[in-house]
Amino acid sequence: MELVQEAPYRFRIEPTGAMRVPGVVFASRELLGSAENAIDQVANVAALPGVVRASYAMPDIHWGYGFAIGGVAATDPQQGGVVSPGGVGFDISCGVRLMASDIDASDLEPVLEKLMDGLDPVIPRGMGKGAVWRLSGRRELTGILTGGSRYAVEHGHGNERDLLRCEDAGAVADADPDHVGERALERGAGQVGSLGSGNHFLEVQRVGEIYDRQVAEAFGLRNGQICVMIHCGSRGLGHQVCTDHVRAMERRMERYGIQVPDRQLACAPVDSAEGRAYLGAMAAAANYGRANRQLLAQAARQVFQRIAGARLDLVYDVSHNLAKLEEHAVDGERRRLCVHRKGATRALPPGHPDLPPDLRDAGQPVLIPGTMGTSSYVLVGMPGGPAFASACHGAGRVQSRHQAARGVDGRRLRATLEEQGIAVRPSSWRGLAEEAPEAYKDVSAVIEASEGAGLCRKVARLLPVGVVKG
DNA sequence: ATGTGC
Repeated sequence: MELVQEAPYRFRIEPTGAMRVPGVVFASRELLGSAENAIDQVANVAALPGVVRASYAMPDIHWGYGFAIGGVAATDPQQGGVVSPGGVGFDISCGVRLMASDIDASDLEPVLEKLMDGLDPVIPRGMGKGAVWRLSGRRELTGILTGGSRYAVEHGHGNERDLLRCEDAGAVADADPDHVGERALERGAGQVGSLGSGNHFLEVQRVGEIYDRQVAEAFGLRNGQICVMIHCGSRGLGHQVCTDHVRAMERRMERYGIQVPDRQLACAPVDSAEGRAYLGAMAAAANYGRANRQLLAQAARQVFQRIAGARLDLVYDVSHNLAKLEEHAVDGERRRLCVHRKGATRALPPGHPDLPPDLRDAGQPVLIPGTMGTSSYVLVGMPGGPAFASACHGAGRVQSRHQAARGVDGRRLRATLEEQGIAVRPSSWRGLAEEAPEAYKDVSAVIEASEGAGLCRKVARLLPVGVVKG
């Protein structure tokens, strides 16, 4: 695949074959080196019906199911535009929540081990079982699917201010639980309020550097402050929703006359029975993911209050796996588009009407989880963002899970991290090894490219203090 | 990511 550099952090794939628009990859040469198969996927996405302007990829691009992880693509429903579950990913509404405490790292230090021991049993994680919330029945699950974080808050898990700081005020509209299948409901019933596994975590962090004092202040962040970051998604429920709707779309594509270069790009017109069914089920799974983060946040708050006498205020909660109907200017014209972000974070610019009043001047917090040994970042959306108000979402893998598990010993990794003063509470040694920092790209290089490409701006760097690993 | 595999 030929990539032509057109700006310092911007590469272009000219449309060839079935491509309807060009591909645009925001990255440095170094970051591109490990993403060859994923670049082919960017070109494949450019062939989707109704795709607008370009098929984009963020600097943390790596290979994924159908779409690359780090992919952004918008389609126009009025021009036969499609929605594709592969453009959202299996972990629907996987995302990040950041809370800021009212204590500094030096205040926490004497009780850190106690705090970690307090979090350990109350943050359910690992494959399969365990959840903060035991549901009374299906009606409660339906409430979560339509109400998201709002439902959790209404039932005593959090406060009204939390909702102001959640994307979509805590719940995606137009969720349709009727299109969430029986199997998905069964899988979801016992996992409400759980981290899961893989790269999911709850981290105690310290603000290590401030890049933009004014915006950091608006976000409630200052140097030395203790924060909590939660990264998790919609567990087995979201996974099953994706599986079910990919199958349903595969069966109908021929009748819609849709051809795609890769079977994994199964899709349906946004304005079709299958498209609407998926979007309704996806929104329901997204709300499950948001309630999940709300419940875990509340569990962490109780431990922080009890052991450190500290309060945790929500900075923001945002998804990086979602498709949304949004208005964007295309060639000077406002159009309603279906924006797929898969491993890409929405990054609204200052002044955007969807921001809460106290963040409107600053812009949307963009939360980027790094890896255990390195750092995470808080960014902010930029005016005139080049990719439908999107930015990167993490470091991006360079080693497969298998590779990492072969090359890293989990116990030794924990010892190394503890030597660096990072407390670790893993759920499995293999899982920990798979998430070793060396399995990922350098998150700082990803951030530098994201900023250099004009996708976002740096606000603060967060350093790990304690890791509760899924 | 995922009761890690048709």
